[in-house]
Amino acid sequence: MPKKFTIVDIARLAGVSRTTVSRVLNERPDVDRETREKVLRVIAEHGYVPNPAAAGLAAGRSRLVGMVVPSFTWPIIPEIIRGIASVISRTDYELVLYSFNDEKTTPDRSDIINKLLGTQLTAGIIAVFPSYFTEQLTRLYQQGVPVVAIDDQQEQRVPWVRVDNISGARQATRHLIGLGHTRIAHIMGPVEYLASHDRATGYQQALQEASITPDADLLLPGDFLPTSGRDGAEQLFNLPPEQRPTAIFTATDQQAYGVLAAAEAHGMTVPRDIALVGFDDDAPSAFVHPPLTTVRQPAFEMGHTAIELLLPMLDRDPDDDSALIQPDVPIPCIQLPTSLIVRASCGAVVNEARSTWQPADYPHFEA
Amino acid sequence: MPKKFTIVDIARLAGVSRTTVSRVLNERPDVDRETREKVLRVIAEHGYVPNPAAAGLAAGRSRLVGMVVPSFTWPIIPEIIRGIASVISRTDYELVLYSFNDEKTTPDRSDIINKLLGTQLTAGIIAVFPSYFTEQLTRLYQQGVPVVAIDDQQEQRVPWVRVDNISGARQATRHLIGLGHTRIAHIMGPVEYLASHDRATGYQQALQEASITPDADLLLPGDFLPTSGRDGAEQLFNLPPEQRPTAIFTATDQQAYGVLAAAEAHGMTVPRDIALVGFDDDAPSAFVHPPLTTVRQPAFEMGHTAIELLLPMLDRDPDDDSALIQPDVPIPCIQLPTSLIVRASCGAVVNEARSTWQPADYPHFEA
DNA sequence: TTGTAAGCGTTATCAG
DNA sequence: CTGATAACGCTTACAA
Repeated sequence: MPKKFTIVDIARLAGVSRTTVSRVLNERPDVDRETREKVLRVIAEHGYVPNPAAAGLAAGRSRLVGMVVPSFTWPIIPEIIRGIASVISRTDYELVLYSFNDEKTTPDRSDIINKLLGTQLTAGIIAVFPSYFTEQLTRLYQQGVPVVAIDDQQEQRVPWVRVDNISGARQATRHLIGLGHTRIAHIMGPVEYLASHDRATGYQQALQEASITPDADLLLPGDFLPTSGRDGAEQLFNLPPEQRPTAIFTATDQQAYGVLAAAEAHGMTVPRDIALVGFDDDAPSAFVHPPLTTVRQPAFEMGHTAIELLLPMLDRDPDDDSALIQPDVPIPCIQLPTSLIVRASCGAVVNEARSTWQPADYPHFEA
Repeated sequence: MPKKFTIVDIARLAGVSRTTVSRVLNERPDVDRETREKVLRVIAEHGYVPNPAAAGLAAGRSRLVGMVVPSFTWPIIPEIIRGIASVISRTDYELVLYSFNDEKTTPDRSDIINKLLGTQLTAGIIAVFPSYFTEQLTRLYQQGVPVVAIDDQQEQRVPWVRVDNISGARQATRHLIGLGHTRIAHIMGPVEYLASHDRATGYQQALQEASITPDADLLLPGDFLPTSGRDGAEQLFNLPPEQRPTAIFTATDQQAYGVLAAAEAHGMTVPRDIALVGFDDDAPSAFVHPPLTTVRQPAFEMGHTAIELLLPMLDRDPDDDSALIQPDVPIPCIQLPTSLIVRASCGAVVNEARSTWQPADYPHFEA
């Protein structure tokens, strides 16, 4: 195991002081061209890579960005990570994953944030669906810690990126109403998340607009996952005929898949017997049968945008005592648009249902 | 912004030396009960959290595990991460993600490994589908860096976890043969990955066993993603009738979704007109229409196993000069079993196709 | 433009 | 069982 090179070795080999090497490393302008080149040559020659722990300790900063995510079972999370990764890989920063595994057994969710907080491991934090942590995040941000929240934030007290879940859900529900449905059910996401409530709110708003009296039997709890869609659908299908819905709007596509399964089990045909609209536009939604009408949520772009928001906060001069929060400068909060992707499951007539699913939506797919 | 507490502050507050505080922090046995409790009390009181950068620097170790992943577009990756996260969150280690974004534009893939290598940022590495890096990983491991590879490794030169892709593919193909098919096509994964070749090999072995002459027209290139499945299927469907396959085995479920789309576009019914088997058992596969017969790959467990393999290498005494590699101790290489999940797409008669998809397979799903 | 020297917050060695 | 003190590898005033 070869002895590790340190900055001192390089300095000696290049015949300069370690200070000079450090200057070269940090791309300071005040180094003579020739000196710089000589140092760079020695560095390359020996494959020297500075120790980030030491650098961070000395400079009082870090090159790590923490990402706090809830359940990995939600397909939107990997997409968000991809969005972040696509940007961060072009910087000096690395991404550290903190997933509080969603299992009920997890004792103390706030521990995670404390870990991030106290420890100066990370220079900044991106938190996905952080409703649990809103208070902590706000406090952190006020203390000057760079923080960006993804979805699930309402007030503009920390920078965030999200979609307008209310209007997306409203649009989906309106679409069903426009198709003639009046008995429309909604299977919700987990109560802990704002997004769940927002989607339910959008649903209810659309009903109100159309003067449809909400029926409590048609609003079901759920958890974003397929089984909750299946269970909810079962429950709805077992309602007395006149109370049964003619359409279901689920809080996620995953739940819609569960509805699809339940419908098949009951010998029902979508959309003939029951119309269906999801939310998210996960990749498989174009391939399920029938192809799923859904509200597209630009997850990749959300990740992308979040890290773009965070980066400037990280790079700002640490001596600069001007806080992150300044009375005149508003906190950056970006709302990305959703879009209704109409396929076959809602019963609308579409020429070529699958044509709405384009490789362009998924940058990594080959054309 | 409150001044950060350091170990010295705690020492002063507790009326002990910083050495003692350090001992308490590291759970050394040689501290008096009372002293320990006093120190712990002060720590808790002030919410002190040690600085990992400093600790790492001083001790010459790190609490970071690097994970190198290729494309996030493959659904198996998040599952693997989940498996890792479920274990690592119970340790002192954190997970750092290095995704070499699969885009063709990525200039230098080996840079990523160098980054991991030279930098002593991470204490160990888990590399997924690391065929690109096999040589580098081997060298690293030989130099004493804890490394575990996931899938895509053949020789036992670094510890790895994988499934037996060959036998999985063979089993899938045999199943189709058993159903009476003789013209069976295979749409491959990317040529860069060993898994792609292994699956093709298993496919070919099954054909040979059954004395079916392989037809080069029925072996198509692909890239694991839906569009390559769709394109491959198109190509197959456009073959002259007598050359056309009656069954398709795709290297991934994703590709199978593409085949499903192409079949529908061509007015063909699966499995009546064309039988279909995938590989991976992604969650949506139970919900596509018809439900997809596939080879289940235990991705969660692979991640889980990989980190379990890595952890002991990390925790081993750094002074212990006994290398990771010892002539008498074999390198741990674990092969996990695949299993054929028979649903409807292959044309086998199944009572309740969906019953094979159990919440138990996906630990995070509610029962 | 370059070098000297003092930290950064922790662990490790070695006395007591 | 406890406490000085010297590292760890790098950055950064401050000098030259």
